[in-house]
Amino acid sequence: MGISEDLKQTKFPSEASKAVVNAIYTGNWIVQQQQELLKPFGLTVQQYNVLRILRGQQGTPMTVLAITERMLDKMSNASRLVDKLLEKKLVLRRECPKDRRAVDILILPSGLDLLTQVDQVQNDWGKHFDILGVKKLEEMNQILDKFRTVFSHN
Amino acid sequence: MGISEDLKQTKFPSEASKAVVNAIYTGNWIVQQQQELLKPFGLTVQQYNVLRILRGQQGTPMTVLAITERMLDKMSNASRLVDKLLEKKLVLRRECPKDRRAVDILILPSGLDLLTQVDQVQNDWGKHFDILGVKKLEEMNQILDKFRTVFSHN
DNA sequence: TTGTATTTAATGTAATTACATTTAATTTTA
DNA sequence: TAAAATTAAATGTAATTACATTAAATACAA
Repeated sequence: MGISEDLKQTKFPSEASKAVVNAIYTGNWIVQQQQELLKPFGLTVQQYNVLRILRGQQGTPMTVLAITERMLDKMSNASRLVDKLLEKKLVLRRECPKDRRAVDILILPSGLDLLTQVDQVQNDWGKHFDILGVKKLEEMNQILDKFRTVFSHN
Repeated sequence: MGISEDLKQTKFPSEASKAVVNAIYTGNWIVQQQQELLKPFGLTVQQYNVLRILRGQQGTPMTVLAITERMLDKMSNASRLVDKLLEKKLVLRRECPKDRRAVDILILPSGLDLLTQVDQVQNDWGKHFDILGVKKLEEMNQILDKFRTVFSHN
């Protein structure tokens, strides 16, 4: 049952409307898988994403605002996400010396360790997609990128 | 700035990992647009989806379970979504005669009317995707469908 | 039939999200 | 400089979501 079969069966009014549903469904599908992967590590998908963003900084601190700008899902209140990561002692929060309104966030070694563990599981999971072939995946990335440009052509 | 630029710039460890982020991002991107579209109608994306599912039944009642099975985002508690639609008097809830555990839900004329209004706005919005061409959209649908089959090949 | 298991929906709840407001610091401008 | 505007983060809150439990009806098995 369910939508995955619907996507095949149901006649959509247009190919575009199917693509819209398909994109939403595929995004949800991945997020749900990620949730399952991350559960044993006590991380939500959003917390995981913030940790990865911080790791990407290679030790350079990042303000909460900078984190917000790079989050997949904006409205998730980076401030409170960082709270959760602080509780778990995965990050450090300290006043930004350049601007006392801002707060610098740094990933701690414990955070990097946790990410390393998660990476292992993520890589195994990600390997499933290899059978699609790099070419197909490149094609997918191109199409999705293109798909989102549609509203830029005002 | 945000992730959309990151998708272009950041070097992902693999094309697959980019595709994963890209799919999540694209799904979120659409949902956010839908949220904006639906706001003037006082509907959330989930409520809208339930209404459309009910409309698809063409007058045949649907149990809450049947609705759940067809929702894009499962865990959203169809029972409570239906509550909200009831409050707005867009649907009817009644005991299922065949099975008194179940509850039949029917879309009301007011619900159909509202959907008709939303359709107008949705169609205008969807037209943006036409410039991609049917061929490109078919390709996208094929690739997304394929993408999700990956885990079926155990 | 009677007791057990299963199914369906509703409910309780803790956490998260969406959105508005507040507080404090900085920047602008008069 | 002083007042006003803007910016960064935190906080308040209502709604939603995730997840577990409950209650009622049905199916199944002894």
